[in-house]
Amino acid sequence: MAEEAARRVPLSRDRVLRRAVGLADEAGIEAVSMRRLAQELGVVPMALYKHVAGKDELLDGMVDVVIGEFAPPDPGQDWQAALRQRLLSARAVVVRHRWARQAIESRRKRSLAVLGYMDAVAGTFLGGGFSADLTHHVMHALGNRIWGFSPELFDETGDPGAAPPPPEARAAMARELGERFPSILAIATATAGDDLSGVGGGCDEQFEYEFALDVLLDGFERLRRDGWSSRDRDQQGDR
Amino acid sequence: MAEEAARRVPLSRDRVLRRAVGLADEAGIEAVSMRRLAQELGVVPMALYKHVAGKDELLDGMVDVVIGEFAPPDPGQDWQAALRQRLLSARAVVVRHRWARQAIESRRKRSLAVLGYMDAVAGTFLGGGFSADLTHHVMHALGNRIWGFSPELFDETGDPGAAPPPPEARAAMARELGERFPSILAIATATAGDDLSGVGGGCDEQFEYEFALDVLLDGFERLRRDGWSSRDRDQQGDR
DNA sequence: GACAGTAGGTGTACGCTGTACACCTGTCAA
DNA sequence: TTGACAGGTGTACAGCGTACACCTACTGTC
Repeated sequence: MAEEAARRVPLSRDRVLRRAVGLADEAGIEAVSMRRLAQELGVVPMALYKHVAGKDELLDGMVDVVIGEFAPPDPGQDWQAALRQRLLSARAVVVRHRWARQAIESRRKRSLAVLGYMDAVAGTFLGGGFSADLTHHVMHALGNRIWGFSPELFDETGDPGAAPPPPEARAAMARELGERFPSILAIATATAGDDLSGVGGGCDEQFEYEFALDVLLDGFERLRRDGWSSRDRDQQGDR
Repeated sequence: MAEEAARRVPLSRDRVLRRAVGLADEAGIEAVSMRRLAQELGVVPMALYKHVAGKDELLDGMVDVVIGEFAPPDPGQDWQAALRQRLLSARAVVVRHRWARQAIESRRKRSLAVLGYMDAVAGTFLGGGFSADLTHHVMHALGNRIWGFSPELFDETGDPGAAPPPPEARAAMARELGERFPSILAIATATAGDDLSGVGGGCDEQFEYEFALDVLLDGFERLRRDGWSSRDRDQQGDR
């Protein structure tokens, strides 16, 4: 019978993590509570604690699952192409798991999987002729873009189920906004193609990600070529 | 008597927000609960709801208080100097309010104060000769650095009260780490001055912030000079 | 001066969270 | 056969945000 069949698939850390990831994919990260997750697995909440130490460790594990989906770049490319490929692969993964951004940002401790990934990224720079010193700083400069996402600058994650306001209402809102915030209006209309009714339409996140990435990678390459060293920092002045 | 004196200072949205900010400064953002905050104000939790709509609106207000402390740049500078000064001022503020990073990142809706600040930043670019189009993208590229902080790439926020492990233990940990993660070890030792015992010491966040900022600002200036436009994007190839 | 309206503080209650602790049960080794 | 133990259960607790009903003190109007 079904009950026995369910019994025959015992819980395991792996099964717990997989279901947690699936639940987050389906219902959002805020739906992932110990109780809800246990219910999904047909089990009492405390049963989970035999497989993960607690909620925090659960989230760590979920992040590790995500990182496990990152694909390494093809060999034989220069550092810039390799890094670009690696990060765009990471990006594809976090787009698939939209909750991952928040989960990654909330983690304080770096798991072995996280360290392994960072080691690979660092290795790409080092292998490309970057000094260890410069590698350190450029990785800081990449920041969360290492994980395949940019910070959300504008509010693009409004309730996806909500009906968008009609175009004329949008145009009115935009006009009102423009009186207070002319510069924001200027860039919003430029993005929307000079059409006031398209202002709230959100940005092309993929383009923004690649744009910023390329500005950074080009800047890094320039520093590498110039033999930049942090020991020069005093001679740089404060611009 | 004291009770009457307390009565004579009635609650107000301003007083609630100020105390919330103070509490977050002293005890961390996670200590700011409606119950705890009410207690600090000598009042019952539900009393707060007469002044802020809920926890979310409270956090919005706290972020607005922080933004209110950002200083505008001195006039008469070129765009790059003005922006640098503005962002470093923002940075000084969020260093003062260490919880602000998390609070800002958690907000979904942009308040008027937030929009006003973003408008000022955008205005600096526009005034510096950037097209509205390019301004949009460079602001995305700055991302959270607009708010004066970089993402935390390495784990620098370990329990500040915890005693650091002794140097020889650190060196042992570093050696073990190095076998698994040689590239990380390389950059860590470069940072710590080739001294294994200094590896876990954390980074100079201020330097990392300015480093990344300058890479970005220099890249932006180059794009501006070249007359970059997003319409060129197809001709750029995919590198 | 009487009275209604209201702004603002109170008390209770509900449903949700993570998880400590004691308990039971089925499986496997000796 | 027995005893250990891995793993699932049940109860309980402290904390959270907040809905709702209530009370109280002040304020403007007649």
